[in-house]
Amino acid sequence: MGLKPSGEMYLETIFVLSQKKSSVRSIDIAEHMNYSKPSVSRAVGQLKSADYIIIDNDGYITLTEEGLCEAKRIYERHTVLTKVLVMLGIDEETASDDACKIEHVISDRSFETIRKHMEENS
Amino acid sequence: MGLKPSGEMYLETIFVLSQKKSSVRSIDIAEHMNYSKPSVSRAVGQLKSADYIIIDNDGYITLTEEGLCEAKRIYERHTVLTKVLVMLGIDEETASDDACKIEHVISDRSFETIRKHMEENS
DNA sequence: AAATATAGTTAGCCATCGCTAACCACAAAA
DNA sequence: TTTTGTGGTTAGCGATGGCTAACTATATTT
Repeated sequence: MGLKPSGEMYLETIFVLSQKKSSVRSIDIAEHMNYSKPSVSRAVGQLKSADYIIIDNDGYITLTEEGLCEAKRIYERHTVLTKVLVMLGIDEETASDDACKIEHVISDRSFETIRKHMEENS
Repeated sequence: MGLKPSGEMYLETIFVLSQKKSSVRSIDIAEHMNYSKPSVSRAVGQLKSADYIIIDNDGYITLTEEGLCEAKRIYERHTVLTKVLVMLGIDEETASDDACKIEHVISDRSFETIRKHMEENS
């Protein structure tokens, strides 16, 4: 099976944390997402089984090529959708929150169209 | 508890069917949404318990004032969001499908802003 | 009257995805 | 050395929201 919304959120979080911190562990994800350790433990296990991430013996998490690709895909959706909403006059926080929900449900076709419009009108 | 995404979809469907047919039963909802009868039966029972709909002795379903209000709210989101996407160049079907997902997750604030923009640029 | 079709319900399965309680392993501090 | 703190896992709960199987109760045919 493919990625579910929750899996996408975890990958995106790992990606974002990787850019801020030199290393990412489950506990970092839990704190950032404000989820319990067991919730993260299970999700991370699933992402590992599906080869989206690698976990070394010390618990440090790295995105695989596939995982990085998906993470970037979702992250781009997040940033572009947030920008669109902000451009329409919505405050940053609301825009980011809404983008976070929309990014998981919008079709490729609609997103690409929106992205192109953004590029033209910026 | 308030309405969940699935409850919103059922109310919207009842509203749409009410405008096409003189009466709406569970079976009509099931056919329109392509869901099984038991799925609809349970959902309809919950909407009834929450006073969003009334079911008469023959199984005919009517929206209460509250139910109609919510149904219209979601339906407006659907139509406006669809229009926006179509305006951007997305085909009707994709636009409607995406609107259907976005309508349940977008904040009031973002939607109102988008709605105003639509009114101005039409 | 007997068979069939239609509408709905009940019981219960399953996936997703949060949670707590309780545990293990290990490292650092008292 | 015993205690405490940190990171992670296991087991299992609960809500949401689909599903099938199997049943009921009416209608409508045959």
